[in-house]
Amino acid sequence: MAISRDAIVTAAVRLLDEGGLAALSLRKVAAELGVSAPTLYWHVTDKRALLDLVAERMVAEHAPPEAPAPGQPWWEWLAESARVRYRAFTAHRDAALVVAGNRPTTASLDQIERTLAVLVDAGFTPSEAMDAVFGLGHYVLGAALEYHAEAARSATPPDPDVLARLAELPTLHAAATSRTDATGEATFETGLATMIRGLRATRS
Amino acid sequence: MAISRDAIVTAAVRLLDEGGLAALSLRKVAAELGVSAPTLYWHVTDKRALLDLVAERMVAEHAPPEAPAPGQPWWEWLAESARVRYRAFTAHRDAALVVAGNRPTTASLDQIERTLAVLVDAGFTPSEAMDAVFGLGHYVLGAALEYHAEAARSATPPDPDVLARLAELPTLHAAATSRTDATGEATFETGLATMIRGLRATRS
DNA sequence: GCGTGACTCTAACACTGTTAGAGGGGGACG
DNA sequence: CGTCCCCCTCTAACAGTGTTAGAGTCACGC
Repeated sequence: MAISRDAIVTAAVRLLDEGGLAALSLRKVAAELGVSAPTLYWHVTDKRALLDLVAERMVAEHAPPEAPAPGQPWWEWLAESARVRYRAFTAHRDAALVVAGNRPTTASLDQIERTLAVLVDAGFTPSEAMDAVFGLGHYVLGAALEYHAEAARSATPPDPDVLARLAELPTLHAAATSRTDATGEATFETGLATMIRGLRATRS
Repeated sequence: MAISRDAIVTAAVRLLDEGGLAALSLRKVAAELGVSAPTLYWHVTDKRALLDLVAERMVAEHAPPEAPAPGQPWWEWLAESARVRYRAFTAHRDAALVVAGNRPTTASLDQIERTLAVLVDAGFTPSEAMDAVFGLGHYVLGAALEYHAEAARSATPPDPDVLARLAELPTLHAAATSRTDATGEATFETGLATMIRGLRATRS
């Protein structure tokens, strides 16, 4: 019974969810499929190539709307599209890391093209639109990366030195206690809002 | 002749510059110091701990100004401080990756406190200031990460499929040809500018 | 019947982080 | 002067990693 490349990718994603990028080894992927490790090399050229496929799969799972809804302003559509990408980057463990090292695929190029077209339609020059896409992309990537890093950090107990220092710093302490309920998603949203606000301000 | 922890860190940084994070192995660090690998474990508990030290060193090499110059508006100071951090993240190969996985040190807490104090002084609430710091931090991190990823990508020839598709997409093609001279630093600057603009707009 | 290709296997290599445990070597103390 | 102890380094080894070489199996087309 032949093993498909898709099956390898889904096994890799499952392993990624369980133990993160560090726990994703070819031997484990192979074991999950009841196959020996070198067999994978017949279906996939490299581990790097496998990670590329994993990234592509994870991004494809969350597709943003192709164009603004009728009457929807460009900035709302842009924000929604950033939200979807953020979701794609946080849905699976270490997803941001995997996608970050990835080379662009034709599919991702198509998506960029669609975004650029919408922005140019809204009055951006192509170069300005590119800057907007890059800027927003960097923000989303950084936020997602920090999301995963925070998740990994909270697995180990915090350094007592750091805790002690935190109590000594007044502004930081005030901020920390006044936002104990702040989820990662909420701070992502406010950051996204200021980014969008900046883009709109640039546009006028 | 005893080997110091600092010497280990500088050797690690040098190795990082040469071959990136993937080429940073304890055995190579040890070899660089004329010592066997397990010896390092007497000075450093872990590879993770060594990376923490490396991150601390790299961040400490670029210290932002502690407070705005007299008469300097808060947003200019904030932008300059983001620039310095971006420089720290891009000065050494894969620096952003190393710092991202890092746990906060007391030194980094102090720096955050200073930034928060300046912003609160400018009229932000502590929570708003925190949001600003996080938002800007995510942007800088993402931009630096993409900087390194791009550097790694350009080492291997681009996929011909992707090149072909790029020529087919009109807006993307127009943007790419109109900004052949755009450096990574320039796109970082324009993204930073829109982020700062957004923060100023929020503030009024 | 027979080959040919798709697919999988075992064996092995060079490497990784990490632990166990055995010294060497110099300063402190009797 | 001897001796003890602690800082620092060593060798040997383990389990696991990505990856290659090469042999083998099985089904399908001629």
